[in-house]
Amino acid sequence: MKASRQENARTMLDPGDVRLSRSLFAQETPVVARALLGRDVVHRLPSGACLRGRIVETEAYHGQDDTASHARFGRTGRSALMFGPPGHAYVYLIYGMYEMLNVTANPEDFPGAVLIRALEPLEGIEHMLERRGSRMNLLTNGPGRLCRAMEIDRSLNGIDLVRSDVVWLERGVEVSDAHVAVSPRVGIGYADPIHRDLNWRFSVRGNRWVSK
DNA sequence: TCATTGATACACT
DNA sequence: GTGTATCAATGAC
Repeated sequence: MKASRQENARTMLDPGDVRLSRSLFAQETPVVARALLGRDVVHRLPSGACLRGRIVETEAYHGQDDTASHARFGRTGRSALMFGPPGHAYVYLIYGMYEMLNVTANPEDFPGAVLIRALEPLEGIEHMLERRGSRMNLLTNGPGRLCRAMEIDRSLNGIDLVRSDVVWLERGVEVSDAHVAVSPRVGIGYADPIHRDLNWRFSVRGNRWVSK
């Protein structure tokens, strides 16, 4: 709570206005993915220090029929969170090594999640560099990299981003349509062509932190 | 270019 | 229960 007050003072916004609300996440996944551009991911560490990154690239995984989505097998142990209430963190391991941060979307029982693919580091950058042992330009421009930099792992799976004092999302800045680029999603060659070709990847045009 | 790494889902006993 | 194919990626060459 103390950290929240500090954040509010820093951004000079009313407490109720800073965080993203449940209703934003309850929209259709591609709408949420677009709306999350320019928003800030904040992780308050046990030490009290905050890591902060601005979202510059997202992907939408929408519905059980989406053959690129973890929800394509229905409600399983892993994908259950995608069927749960919106605004929660879905963190999973891929390739045995890398954690991926997603935000659940859609009303309960309709599966959807937004994969956070790239962040622009804003706060706690020295801490991130120390942790990553990596060059600045490779800090957060990829879904696995940003999780390592932000210290986000599976222990945070299922956390309510609307209410948590550990990890949450803030309003950040508005990104106009003119600054949004859309393209097909990355790394889903196994999916049906119908879904492979959907323009469900959203990024901030020209931002240096976008992956690839 | 290619090795890494382990959870997941599914098809079998 | 056990076996195995697959994967929303990364970094060292």
